[in-house]
Amino acid sequence: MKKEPNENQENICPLEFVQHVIGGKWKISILWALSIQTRRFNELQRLFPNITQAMLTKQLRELERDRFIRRKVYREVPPKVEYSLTPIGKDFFPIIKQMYEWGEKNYDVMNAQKKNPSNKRC
Amino acid sequence: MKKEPNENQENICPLEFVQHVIGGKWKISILWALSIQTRRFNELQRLFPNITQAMLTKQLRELERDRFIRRKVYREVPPKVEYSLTPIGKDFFPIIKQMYEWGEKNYDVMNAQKKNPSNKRC
DNA sequence: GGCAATAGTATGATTTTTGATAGTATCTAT
DNA sequence: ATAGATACTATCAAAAATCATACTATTGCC
Repeated sequence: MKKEPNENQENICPLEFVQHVIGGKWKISILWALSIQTRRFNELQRLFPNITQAMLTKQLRELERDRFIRRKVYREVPPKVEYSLTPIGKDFFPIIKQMYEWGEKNYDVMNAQKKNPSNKRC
Repeated sequence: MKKEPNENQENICPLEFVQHVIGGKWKISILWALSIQTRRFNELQRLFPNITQAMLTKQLRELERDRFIRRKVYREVPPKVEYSLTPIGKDFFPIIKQMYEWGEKNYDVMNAQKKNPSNKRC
């Protein structure tokens, strides 16, 4: 039998839920990108050149399933699909923003104490 | 060569940093538990009966490395080690709290639209 | 029909994360 | 010297996430 984490710790469950829906390597970045503006599939690929097409599709499908984003297909040539945030997705944005700000503030602090600060990528 | 996600998207980098330091299945829950009070190793094990000892140790070491928590050893018998939040860890807490609140608010909303609401665990 | 452009799917391999289990270290009271 | 309590550490296995690559679908225009 596969165990669930934490089955008798009710007060932590909402956190597990959040981790479940925004887990993975790309979802937060995708939500961030969509919070700035509606984007096409291609555009997201260009923004994240290191995500594979299959993975991008998978993440978008999951975000759609969890009602963070909306997928709108235009029956045109060439094909066009637009992704945008739903109200639930927008409601989540303040959290991402806070994470961004915390990250910005603490990235340098943490790296300043390491040997080779030139490793900095951003 | 292993690619890094997103190497030319500077404005998303702080988010990647945050994901890196709080990623994994247990860190947020551990931080939540420590935000309530300082805890001993044993206590954390009891709180999260489904995390293995090895994994708990690993997560605690990483949180310590990233300066979220402080590890204090008491030279006593039986051995006693206490874990508590550092200022950086405390600074992160509002984010966790917001995640908790968002999760609480949206868990039901999402599950209400599924077939079997009795699956609810919390 | 054939091509070009966008947005995917499918499949199998590789990497990363997590788990299970057993063993170690420390100290003290008996 | 041994046992008992806490806090680990080591090793290998299993599961999950991600990747690389190739293939498919849709549509309008030539």
